[in-house]
This record gives sequence, structure tokens and C-alpha cells, in this order.
Amino acid sequence: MPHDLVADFTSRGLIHQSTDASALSEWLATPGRRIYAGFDPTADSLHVGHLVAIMLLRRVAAAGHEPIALIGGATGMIGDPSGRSEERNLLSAETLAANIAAVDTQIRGLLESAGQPVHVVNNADWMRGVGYLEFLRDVGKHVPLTQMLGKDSVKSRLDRDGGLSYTEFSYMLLQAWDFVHLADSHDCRVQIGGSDQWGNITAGIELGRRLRSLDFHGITCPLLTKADGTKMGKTASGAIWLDPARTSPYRFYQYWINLDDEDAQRCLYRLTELPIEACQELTAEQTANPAGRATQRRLADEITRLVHGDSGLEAAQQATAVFFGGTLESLDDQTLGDIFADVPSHESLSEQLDGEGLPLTEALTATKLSASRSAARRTIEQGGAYINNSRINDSGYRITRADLAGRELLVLRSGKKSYAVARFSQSTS
RNA sequence: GGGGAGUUUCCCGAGCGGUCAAAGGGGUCAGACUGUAAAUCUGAUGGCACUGCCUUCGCAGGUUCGAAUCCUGCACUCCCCA
Repeated sequence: MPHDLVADFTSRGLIHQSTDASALSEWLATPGRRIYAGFDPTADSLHVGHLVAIMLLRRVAAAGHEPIALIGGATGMIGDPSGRSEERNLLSAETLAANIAAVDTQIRGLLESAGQPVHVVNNADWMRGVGYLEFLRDVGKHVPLTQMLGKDSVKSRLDRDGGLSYTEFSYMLLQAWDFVHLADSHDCRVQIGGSDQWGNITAGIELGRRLRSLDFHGITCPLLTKADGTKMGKTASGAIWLDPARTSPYRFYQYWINLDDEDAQRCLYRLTELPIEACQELTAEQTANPAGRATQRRLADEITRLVHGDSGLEAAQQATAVFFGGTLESLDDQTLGDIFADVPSHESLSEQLDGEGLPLTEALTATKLSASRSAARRTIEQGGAYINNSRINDSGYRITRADLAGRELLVLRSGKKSYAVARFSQSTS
């Protein structure tokens, strides 16, 4: 099923800039070409923003080529100024090592099912032994300053008050050298990345020409942004992570379900492996019946399955079905218990329900549904608080055993879509 | 080295001795309308034992019945002249 990679990218709106298209197509006409994209280990998990690059590499594999995922163990020590308005904080060596290990595992998990050999490399492995003088002579000598100063990433930062440090300024040299190194070690000639990587990629292309007399190619894809201009995957409460310990499958799934129509449609093309025709059908269905949210549902299904597997998707769907499915009448502890771990939840002792009961404000803050008791009180007074989906208007309300949905669980809700399950277990002491 | 401007609640930004938990905007949260959408409208937005109390206006002191507002010192930021 290999197909034309460039055509595939183009039809999905994945090309922002690229080097000479005909030369690129010619190179890619032979199956098994190695193509790389880089990931800097800035945290111990990838997040939604990295998903585009991951999907690009999966498409590379689907097109019969071999993806190389480069983890920036070396470059991560420096910090890429691209797309950044401020100097980055340097990470400690220990943090970095932990991040690299975690990201390595994630990337393999996401790419190995794509059906081609996957190469995961760490540029620290080849940068570590390189001395400063050696690097300046072998690499720096071949990069004109005018070229470096001309990069948008550098220019925009120089225009700002903060400027940028020599360290960050040098970043592109490292990435350029990575490209040359991968050409040497893996015969890799193509680098792909987000549109903010264009400057770094072309730096590598230039270096390849000077040092090896080779033609390198590059493709960047548009940075995934939402219709309102903000970055994809950013919410008020932080990034949406791929690590289930940071962002539960349920939250992850809900993120996609909640996208507005326009964003969901774009993501369908760019972040799923559904054939173009299927995408078109879904968007048509969406237009015909907006309330069905066909695009959002399919998008959430596809991405959640890829990242969290069938079991993660199932858990997310189950929780969604229970919370958004209408009545909560038929709730039993079994069903809720399964959801318990996946949504913000809280466990406390059932004794709290005896006597006067547990203040609802207390329960809302304990489940993180409200930031403070004042906030909880406000939510209740404004009509945003629910127990088992019935609205509670009394900010002095106390939860008692009568409120339990099953034997020991009940569902709290704040606003339209924030749910939490509270469990009241018997004291063990 | 000299001269000037600044540091306010999540962010921007008013305030220049009491009526200041501090205008306005943004963001966020809740409500209405909807489709778990967008847009729009409404309300809320430091904490708590909430008609009250406590903590906040760079940091540390001081003046005053009373300070975000005045004085002193310190830290950091920016601008101009060298």
C-alpha cells in the first residue's frame, strides 16, 4: 500500500514549505528512504503538539519509507529558540536523562505499529564526544554568519528586548550537524518538522551541500493551531499530554470531542490515518447534521486509540457515555468504579456522611472541581453544581447517604462538562 | 560612571494618604441560547469560621489615628547621556 508521500501530505494540508518538489519526489520514488524528525526532550512526556510530527513519521512509514525519530539529548541541553519569545531555562542533566528515556519509550510505542523499521536515535550519542574547538573548525567554519542572522528565529528574537544568548543562537548549528550526521549514518536526506523548524532544516541542507556535496530535502507542515489562533493542545489548565499519568485517557478523549467544528475537521485530515475519502464523508455528515458531532467523535476515537490503545479508548468512551448519555438513574458502583480512576476523583470515609453530612463545597474542592471553597460556593450559587446530575442550589448543602448513587459512589458535576466521582468507603480501622 | 522611568491582584493596566480586596480590559469560571460547537448576552472572579475576619499592591524598615499611595534603604527592570 505504499503511496506517494508528497501527494499524501499535500492532500491533507500538511505542507507549509518544502524544498524543490520534483527533486524530493524523485528521491522518494525509491522505497525504504530514511526520513527524520526531531523531538526535544523538554518534558518526560510528549504532548498533543508533538502529535503532528509523530503522524508525519507514521505517514512516512505508510508510504514505504523508514522513519527516524531523533531525540534531542544534546540539543535539549541548549534549547531551541525557534518559535520561542524568551530564553529557555536549561534543564539539569538528570532531568534530561529521565525525559529522554520516557520520550524514547513513547515514540517507539507510537511508531512501531506503523509497519516499517523505526529508528530512534539520540543526538547526544554523537555530540557527546565532539570537542568545542573541533566543532567550530568542522561545522562552524562552514556556516556564514549572515545566513545565521537571517533566520527568522534569530531575527525575531534580536528585535525583542530579551534578545537571545549565544547558546541558543548556536542551536541551529547542532541541528544542522544532526542532519549531516544522519546522512552519514543512515543515508537520511529528508527532514520534516513543524513550520517553526524551517530555519533549522535549511541550515542543515546548506551544511550538507557544503560538507558533503549532497542534496538534502526538507518539508515543514503548518503549525497546528486552533481557529482562535491559540496553539493546539493547550488548555487553561495546561498542556494535553500523551502520558496517561499526566492526562487521563478520558480527559484526552474529551479534549478532541470538545474541539470546534473547524478545528476538528482540520485535525481529522492531519492527525488521523483515515483515507481522504473517509475524512470528506465525515465532514459532509458534520455539515448535514452538526449536532451529531461526527467529526469530533471519530477524531477522538482515532487519536485516543493510537495513543492509549483500545482499553484506554474504551475507558474514555464508557465514562463519556455515562456522563453525557442522559440519565444517571441506572448507575451502579460497578460502572462508576471503572470510571473512578479515569476522571478527577476523590475517596473519603463514609463516616463523613453520617450526622450532618459532608458539605458540598468540601466535596467540590476535594475533587478539584472547584479551586477553593469560595469558588465552590460561587459555582453552587450560580447554579452550576450537580449531584448525580440534579442541580443543587443551596451552597450550604450537605451530602448524606441519601445522595449516594450506588452503595458508596456518587457523581459530582460542575458546569456542563466537568465531572468527578466521589467514593465513600467504609473505614478500615 | 551620570541622569531619568518603573516594579499593583492569573495577565495587561488604572490608582498617587482614608469611601481600596483595589477602575477598565483580557483570561478563567458559572448561567441563558445551543450541538459537550462558534458567536452573543448575563453574573462571578484573593482566602476563610463570609452582614464579619484574615492575607495581597517588588523587599525591609519608618512617618501617620490610618499607606498600594509619603519617607529611607535594598533588589530587579527599562530608557537616555558617557
